[in-house]
Amino acid sequence: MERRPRETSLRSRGRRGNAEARQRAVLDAALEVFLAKGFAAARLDDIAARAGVAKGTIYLYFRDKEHLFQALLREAVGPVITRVEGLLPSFAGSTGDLLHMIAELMDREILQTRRKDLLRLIIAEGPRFPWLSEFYWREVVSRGLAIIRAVGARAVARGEFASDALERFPQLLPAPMLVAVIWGALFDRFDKLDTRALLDAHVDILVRGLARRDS
Amino acid sequence: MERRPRETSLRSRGRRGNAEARQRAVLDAALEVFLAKGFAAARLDDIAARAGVAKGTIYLYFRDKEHLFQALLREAVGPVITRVEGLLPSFAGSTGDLLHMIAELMDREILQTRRKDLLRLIIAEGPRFPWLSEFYWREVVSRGLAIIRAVGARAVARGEFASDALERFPQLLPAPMLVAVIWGALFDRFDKLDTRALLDAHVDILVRGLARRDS
DNA sequence: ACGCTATGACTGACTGGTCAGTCATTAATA
DNA sequence: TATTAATGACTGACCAGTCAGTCATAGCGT
Repeated sequence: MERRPRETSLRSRGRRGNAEARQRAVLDAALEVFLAKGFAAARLDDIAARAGVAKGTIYLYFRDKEHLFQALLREAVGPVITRVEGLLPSFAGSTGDLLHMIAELMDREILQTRRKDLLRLIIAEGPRFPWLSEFYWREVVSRGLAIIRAVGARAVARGEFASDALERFPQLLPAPMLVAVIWGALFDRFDKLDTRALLDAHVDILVRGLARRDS
Repeated sequence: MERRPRETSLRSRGRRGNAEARQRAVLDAALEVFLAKGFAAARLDDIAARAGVAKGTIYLYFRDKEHLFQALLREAVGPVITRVEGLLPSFAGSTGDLLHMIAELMDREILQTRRKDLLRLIIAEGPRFPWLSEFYWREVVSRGLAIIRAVGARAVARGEFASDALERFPQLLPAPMLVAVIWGALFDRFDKLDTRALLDAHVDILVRGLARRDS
């Protein structure tokens, strides 16, 4: 019927040795499409089209839709938490400063990037795909909570906090970040939310609420 | 081929005058199936089977899948917030007691019921179904935030709170409830979470963090 | 009282459309 | 020419929504 364009960037050019570039293109395209549609509703035809590749090509590099999504998560999510883990031991300032730094990090590295959408996707699709929540628990959540517990213990040890509530409920620290993620996805068009200010207000309340009476 | 059972509770018995009972059966079945599968993945065939009704019958009572889900939400979600709105004006105690009461209510009426799953469903499906987030914003979120702002203003007026942070960021109060919802759906099998204790710990921190220095 | 017919609630096979994954074919490289 | 990456038409499964037909009941006429 019609001649397909034969010289598109990736298509059919430099056939050997481009395996890596093609895999990259597929992963990038998959990120876009999964974020826009969710895991279940994302269409592999769309991903292929956006990557400038035929659908069959995807199956040369990834077993199936699920493995493609896992590969995506692994490379997007792993590095961040590892960086944060490295940050903590060397920090010398007050717990208040430390928590504000973490809040700033949450805002800059998650809420202001595509990672917030990935986080939302995990929240949305996790319940129906147990491998997803299991992956996220292992790679991120358990490690994140350990960091927060360490911060709480450090604050108590330094005599800054009177309460061990942060060790018992480390979930309290990231709570407003989750609210911000959900807010951005559902209600931002009705009422804008200053996420950075929200996180800082929360940290202030936390520090003041957990602090010893004196000072 | 085979005789369908002719005397099942609803089917073919009391053909006239059972409209209400059938609608109830469909709504109950729809709740179960939507919670189990999510909005997009729920199958009307399943809902019909569970309601003991033919698929076509659903369309006698509801225009389509979307309107069925809306009807469900309306009856499950509306009454609660209305009840809470009625509670506030008559409350005479301290803000701490008021907030603990609200926390208890969140736990008992949402986290301990199916409503938590409905809330999760709205978080999960809202971004891809704007009518959903619009509905929830109008019926619940905007009204809930107004209540919280009123509580914050009352606390400042009574001289209990030094800060107006709760009025500026009312989202901070329900934040741990959302965490609990997400936790229950994704991570409970790895690490149980005492939601009631979490909410109480949060309220304590909030009250202490916002309070005036004296007392 | 009793049969008979009109009504409309209810049914479920069917349609049209969607999409993950396959595989016979094509064509670029060595 | 032989090898193998890449392609995309195709298959089989799925499902929302439709509609021609069924049948329990109401109520009319006798």
